[in-house]
Amino acid sequence: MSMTQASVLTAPTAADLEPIEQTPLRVQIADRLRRAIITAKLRPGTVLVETALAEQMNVSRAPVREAIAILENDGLVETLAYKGKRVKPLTVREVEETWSLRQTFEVMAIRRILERRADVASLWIPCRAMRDAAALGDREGLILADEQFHRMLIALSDHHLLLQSWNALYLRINQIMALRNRRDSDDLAEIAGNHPPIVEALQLGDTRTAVRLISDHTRALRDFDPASIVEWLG
Amino acid sequence: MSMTQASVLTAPTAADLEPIEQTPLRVQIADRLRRAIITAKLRPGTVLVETALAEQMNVSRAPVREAIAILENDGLVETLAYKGKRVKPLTVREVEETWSLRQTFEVMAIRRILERRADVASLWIPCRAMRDAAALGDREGLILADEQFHRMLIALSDHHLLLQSWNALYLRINQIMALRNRRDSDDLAEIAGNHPPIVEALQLGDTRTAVRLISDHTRALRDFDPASIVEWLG
DNA sequence: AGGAAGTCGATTGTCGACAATATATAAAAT
DNA sequence: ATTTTATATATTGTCGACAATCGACTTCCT
Repeated sequence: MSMTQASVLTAPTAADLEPIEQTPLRVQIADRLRRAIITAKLRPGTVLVETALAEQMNVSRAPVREAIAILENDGLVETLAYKGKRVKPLTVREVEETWSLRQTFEVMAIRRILERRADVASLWIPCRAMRDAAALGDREGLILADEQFHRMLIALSDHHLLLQSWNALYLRINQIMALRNRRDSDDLAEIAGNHPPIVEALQLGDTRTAVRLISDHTRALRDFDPASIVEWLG
Repeated sequence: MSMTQASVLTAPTAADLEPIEQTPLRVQIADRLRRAIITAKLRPGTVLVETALAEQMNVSRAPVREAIAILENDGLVETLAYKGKRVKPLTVREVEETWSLRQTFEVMAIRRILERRADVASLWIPCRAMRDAAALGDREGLILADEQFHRMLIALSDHHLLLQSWNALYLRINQIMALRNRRDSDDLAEIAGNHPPIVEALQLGDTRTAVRLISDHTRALRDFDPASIVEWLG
């Protein structure tokens, strides 16, 4: 084997040959289904039939089955033996609980960040993104930057398990947000403006203020009419 | 069909015919494996081979596979594509994080219980059980009653999602406790004695004291030498 | 007509076999 | 001797088929 060929392998020049994605089918399928669920393309209560999905995606039932199992772990799907599988219905109670748990998680993160005096300057990045998105009326972009802000906040607390739990919870938050009736009355600028004070309080080491702000923040977001979400109570 | 036969069906007399258990194989297998893991019969790092397990339990690979997927959801097992599956190794960090998250959960439960003025009298039951077990030197019984106490505490907060998260977390706590070196130096009576003050504080509506006690409690339990747990770091 | 038993269709549960992949080992070439 | 290539083996990934179960509908008997 000559050196030139070796160099090609280690440093492709012209046509950059990216590694082809080699994720298991079950993961690809799970990702697709998850995406469909948290964007409300598959609404709560929708029954999932393995054979139908398998045929639709042109694969066998096995990976579909495993994908559904993954979503079950995510808490997005439930299985009733010999009965069927369906997107887990949402109750008002679950929405409430999701938000209160989220609040607990974020308060925990805040406390840890302050205890360890972590550098939170990176939080300004999503803050700026939110401000810009709000200025452009880009609702989608604002939502994304908001998620990035909060995920970053959790990550800064340097607690793997917390981040993991938060991620799982945030799946449902995404779902709920996609489900709830769009209210253009939402003031994007106000949402964006809520975040910088949190970063400031963190940089000042003001635990009390930071906790209060994050609590108010999640509480405010919770007060979307839950009734609009629960039209499919089977 | 005569009436006598019908009556037999509705009201079995002598040989009480209980409903036969009809849980899917995957669940039975998952339960067994989970039990083996949280009792440290299967130690962290142990590789799980589907074919071997299937043969050993005299079933096909499919339900074994699904059972392992369930345990993966529980966070007890990890899968590396085309590499293998193994009981998730434990790091000191994970042990620390498990306990800190537990503390957060229990503090949240305490706060909710006090906010809603829930009746916590039922907590005296496991308290008594712990006292009795301690008196008899029954370490096993004390551990069980302790778990019952804490699960009951979470349940009293009336928060499904929290209870669910706590249950998942407690799996790992069981595993860790089974793994750590038994120290007979533990004062059973002291452990049992730690709990009644919590109930008293709750009944008095003393939030500050209750939170402090539960925090001390979980903190104390965390201080088992983590080094003894991490002898299998692959 | 009413109720029990049987039948049918749909869906999940389980199985055995084959394909794809990764690791380790051995062989071969320079 | 070292690196490359080939091979072997173990394990997971995927597939198609069959069995078990459920629900609704039909049929039959009284």
